[in-house]
Amino acid sequence: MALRHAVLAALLDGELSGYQLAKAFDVGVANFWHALPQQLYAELARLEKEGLVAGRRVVQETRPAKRLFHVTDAGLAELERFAAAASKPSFVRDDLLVKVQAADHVDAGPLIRQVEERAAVAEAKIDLFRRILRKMRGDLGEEEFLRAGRRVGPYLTCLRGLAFEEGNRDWCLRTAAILRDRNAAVAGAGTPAVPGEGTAPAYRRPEVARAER
Amino acid sequence: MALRHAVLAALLDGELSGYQLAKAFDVGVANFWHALPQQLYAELARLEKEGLVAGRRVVQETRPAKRLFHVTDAGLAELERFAAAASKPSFVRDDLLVKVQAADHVDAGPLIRQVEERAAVAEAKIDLFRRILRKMRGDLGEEEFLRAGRRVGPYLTCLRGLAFEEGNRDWCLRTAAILRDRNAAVAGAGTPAVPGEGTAPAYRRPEVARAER
DNA sequence: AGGCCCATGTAATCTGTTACATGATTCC
DNA sequence: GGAATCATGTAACAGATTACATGGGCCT
Repeated sequence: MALRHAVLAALLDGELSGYQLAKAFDVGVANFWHALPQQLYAELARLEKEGLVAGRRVVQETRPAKRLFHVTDAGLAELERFAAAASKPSFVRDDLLVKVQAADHVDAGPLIRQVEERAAVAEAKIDLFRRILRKMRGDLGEEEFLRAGRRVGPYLTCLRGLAFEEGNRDWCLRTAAILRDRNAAVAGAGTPAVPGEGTAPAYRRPEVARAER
Repeated sequence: MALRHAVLAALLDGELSGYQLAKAFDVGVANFWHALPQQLYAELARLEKEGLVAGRRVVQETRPAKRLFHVTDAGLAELERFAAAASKPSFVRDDLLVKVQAADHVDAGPLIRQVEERAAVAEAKIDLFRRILRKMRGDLGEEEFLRAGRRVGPYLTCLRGLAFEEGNRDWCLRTAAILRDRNAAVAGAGTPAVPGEGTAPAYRRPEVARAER
């Protein structure tokens, strides 16, 4: 039940509409939580019914009317309670890692392409996060901002996002290079250059290694 | 629907029982996918019904009987298909990041403790992953293993896990240090040493900053 | 005697995703 | 003229979590 708290946390920096929240929680930007627009509209409705957020209708000239939400005192208290309670451990769930786990038994070509694609996505996010960080700290240096700036929470989570994507990019590039090398080696030799090979168990077929590109 | 493929990928290295799978997919160990035991038993049942895995019953003397599963040809084909299809992007969902996002509006004490706790957990995982990597590569150096070893998939995903937890630990330690500093500064001064403060918007209460320890 | 490990599940609930729906405005 | 942006949802389905159930053996 952390989506509600993620929403509360996102609204701490000012009023936002469901639509604006949805943009902030999008995969491409979200550095502390991801959610789809439908979830956010639903969660906002629940939060409002429970009095943890309140919305005010804003009519616009050219655009459709929207509702801007802010955190109430009760909402802040709820966030406080959440922050003090134990966190559940975070876990890994990534398609791409599953594919790499199976790398030795699967066509290398498409996999390499996907790993490289992921590296590019990570690179884009790195750029984005760097820009966001620069904007948040303004004129101050990072050390100074983190020491004396007000509101460092979003900065800190963005730093985590940045480091994560850097790690992602580096790993993806290295992984792609390794898989390429191995693929080339197998394709180029009638006798595979693999020392110390053992017998595969009865239920296991030898690994495939086709794929060009 | 990637759990099924994660299971298939996990079974590539040999037969496993539901129970053994469950241990491999546990939060504390899983470096490429997490799932609960119940999910795995259910998924194994589905996979078996669809002919993607097959199990054989193994009776034990002292322990209850178990079923060891392996991937069938159809299962391998399905994994192949999955690996070639586009990956859905991975996203962030972490309680602790939500809390840090709200750090400026929330009691710092418990939060700092949780961030430090997470650093310790990360450190433990780092140790674990290092041991696993050493075991996988055996006598070979890393470069050599990655070039010529058979079965590098699990090694690569474990490398990602290692880097992720190192990033985690580093960020947690830095974050904890920063929050501590700021908390001490506020507690120690009647006048906060924050330059360039602005007026908070009408709907926003000034940030709290109690917490000792 | 109490607790943990092995070993396997069912059932109820909660959370998240996919598909669908609507409608005006601005940009290319 | 077509796509993207703004703006908000509903409904059906898939996936994940929580709670519960069972039972023998091993360790302290």
